[in-house]
Amino acid sequence: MTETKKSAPPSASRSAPVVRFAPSPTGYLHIGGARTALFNWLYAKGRNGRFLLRIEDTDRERNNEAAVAAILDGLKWLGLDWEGDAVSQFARADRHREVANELLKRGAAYHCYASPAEIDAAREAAKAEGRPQIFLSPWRDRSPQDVPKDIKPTVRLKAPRAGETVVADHVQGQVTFPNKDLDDLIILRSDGNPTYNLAVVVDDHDMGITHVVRGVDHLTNAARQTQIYQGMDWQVPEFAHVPLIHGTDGAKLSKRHGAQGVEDYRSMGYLPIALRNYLVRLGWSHGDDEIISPDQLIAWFDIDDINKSASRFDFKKLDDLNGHYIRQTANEELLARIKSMLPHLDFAGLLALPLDPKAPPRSDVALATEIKSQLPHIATGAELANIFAEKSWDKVAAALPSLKDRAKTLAELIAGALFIAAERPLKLDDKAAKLIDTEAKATLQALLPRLSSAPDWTSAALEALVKAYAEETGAKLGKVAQPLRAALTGRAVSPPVFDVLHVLGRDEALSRISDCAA
RNA sequence: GCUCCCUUCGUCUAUCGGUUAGGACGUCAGAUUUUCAUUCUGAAAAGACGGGUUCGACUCCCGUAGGGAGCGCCA
Repeated sequence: MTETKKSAPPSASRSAPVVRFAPSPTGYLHIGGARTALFNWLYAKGRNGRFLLRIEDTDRERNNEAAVAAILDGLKWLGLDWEGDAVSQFARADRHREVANELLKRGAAYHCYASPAEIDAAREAAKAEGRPQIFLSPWRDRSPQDVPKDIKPTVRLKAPRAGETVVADHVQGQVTFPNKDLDDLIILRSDGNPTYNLAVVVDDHDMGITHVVRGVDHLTNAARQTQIYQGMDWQVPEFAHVPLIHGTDGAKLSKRHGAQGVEDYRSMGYLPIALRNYLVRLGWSHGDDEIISPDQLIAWFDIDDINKSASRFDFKKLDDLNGHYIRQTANEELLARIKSMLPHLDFAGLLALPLDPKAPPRSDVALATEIKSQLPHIATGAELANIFAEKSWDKVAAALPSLKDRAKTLAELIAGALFIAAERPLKLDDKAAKLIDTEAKATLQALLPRLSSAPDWTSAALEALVKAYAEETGAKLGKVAQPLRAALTGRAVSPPVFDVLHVLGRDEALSRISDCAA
């Protein structure tokens, strides 16, 4: 039985697609998996379809509640909502066995009594001779009489030996596999449990999946699964095998490239909308469009437009997008996000992360480092949140307009707001300390009475006041502003000093200045 | 080793036989500026290589090189 489809991707049915994301519970949502989920979700959303979730948990050793929860969490955070409850593949083992028996009954599968040792030996021999390492079971055509009684058999699919199996793929095009290179895959283990490929086919069929969108690492599985569909006379779904995401060096994304789980991206302070925008542009594009709104994404996305080649993950571009979205986001929402993010930050833990020195720097780790130097007694985000609450969240809110222009991530935003949480007397860093020389002290001294009698404590009024002072004394504005900045924030770099003055409030600002003026 | 896939600026990409090969990030230079950013302007920067096909190839075909994925009673 040879399936040859000449036209590349099959003509899409007009009815709404049903797609699924089917991760195995590894303990976190991999960033590549997140993109796959996003592609599925966008495809369904744009076509009035359904996006389902299935957990491939047939490997009981790997499965646990927490691992599943981490994946659901990641999806929710990204804003990818699925329909109904996540299906547990493990729970459906009986149905998988039922289908295996049906295949047996139809003569599309058979019992194989070959031992693992026998199979290994055959593979070794094939390898030595340079042949494809496939195992051709001698039990394929034996009559039932001569079966050994004491051996528990596996069930193998009786795959076609001649011809070819074609995967008509929306991304990869028409990919042809000669059937002689595909062996009779085991669908039921000797202990009676279904294998992955069987389970996937049965589940996808039963769930009514019309489009299987997943990583290219499953491309050969698609051929094998096609043979199972054919054995059952089921309709083969449409396929889209998307390329993998690589690290900056072109190799498969791994630990040494840094963040792998979406939880890491949340911790660094990337916005879901920015991460989605970035991820979707990896392997897919819509002309020259870079910033694409969620609605446009849904309207424009199509699996037929996905590229075949793998792409490298680029934090610089993600940073740029995230910075853009931070600037677009309303201050109230940013504040809410900061508040909900802080309790999840463990600065001590971040500092202890075993990071590869060549991995791109993480803004959450940078924040932890900054806190260690400025507020050494603080170990967690919850403690930092308490301090912000003490000093008043209003100050943080007031600082946001000038802070958001300067941050690529929420972690950087928080780092920028640290001057609010600082305790007097401030610890100046080296560059700030250098700014406070004798001349600067005199300037601060001279400024103090003027500031304390300022009628209006607003950025604009304070700016006018300080500028007037600079003009009177003939000093360059920088000569006045820089010492002020150092005294107020302990740093040589900060948001505009007049905003800082305003945010801090008159009392705190004057106190910090006089701390340095002496 | 075998099977399959990929190859345009450093990176993500546009181009779907005829373009000064476009955009974005990054880089560099400049403008704005109290620092740093934001914003704006400009610059450098690409069709892996070799053969065909064609009046014409980044685009089609073949080969080479490089890269990736898959080859389990894992998923």
